[in-house]
Amino acid sequence: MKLATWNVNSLNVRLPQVLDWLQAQADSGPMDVLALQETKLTDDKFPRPEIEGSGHQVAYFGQKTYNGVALISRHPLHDVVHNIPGFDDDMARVISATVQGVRVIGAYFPNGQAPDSDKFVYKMRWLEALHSYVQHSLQSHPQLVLMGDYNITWDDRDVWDPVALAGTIHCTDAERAHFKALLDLGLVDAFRLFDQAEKSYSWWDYREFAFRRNRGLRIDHILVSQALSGLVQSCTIDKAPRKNERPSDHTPVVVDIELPHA
DNA sequence: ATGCCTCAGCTCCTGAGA
Repeated sequence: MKLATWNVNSLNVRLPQVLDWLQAQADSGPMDVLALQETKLTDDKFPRPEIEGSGHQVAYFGQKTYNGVALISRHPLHDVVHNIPGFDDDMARVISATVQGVRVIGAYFPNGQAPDSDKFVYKMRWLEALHSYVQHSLQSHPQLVLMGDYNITWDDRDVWDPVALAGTIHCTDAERAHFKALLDLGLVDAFRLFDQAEKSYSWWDYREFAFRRNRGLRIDHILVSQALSGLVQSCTIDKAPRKNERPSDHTPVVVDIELPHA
């Protein structure tokens, strides 16, 4: 089962790239589930016909201008849940569904802006709620994947200049403590199960030729539950879409999991 | 230096992203 996460920074702009990318995956085994973030579309504007026309099913949950998430799948999406139950939120950040027995949670974590901001306080509250939600979900779904734009770097390897960026947004101890709390639930960072090139990132600023100079962050992650961790065959960052014309500032992260029954 | 890009929107500037 191949799954991927991609913050597209406007699906309105990036839909052709998403469809092309899904098509291109077919060579190496088709994508089973793709989680999108920052679709920036209300549900009435979601390009459902185009996605269904490409042979996929889709669940989505969005809003105008900001946020918005979707799950694109080659298989039926069961028990779709929007956002975090019990956590009152006016932002569309999380979408969950069960695909072939695997609970898939696609999430757009809050940015947080700056460690001393109100948005950071919201980020902390949201992370607390997400932790409870994942903990609860694991009880009924031991096979679980939590993937998306975490807006958190796990350690210095995920940061192009860890000295200059120490303690800044995405790199604070407080954010990383929440990341660790997710790992403490038994979740595993699929990317670090394998040897990876140094300076592997999933996001580069649009400014100052950051991609060309590889000044990036690894903030898009795929965490898999303990029950799945031994079945992961590979986890890679696909930098190709970042080289497109009008690219998203994020690029996809892909995981391949060998399910015994699928 | 809070801008450098990019996107959306009550669009020719502003807010937000990360």
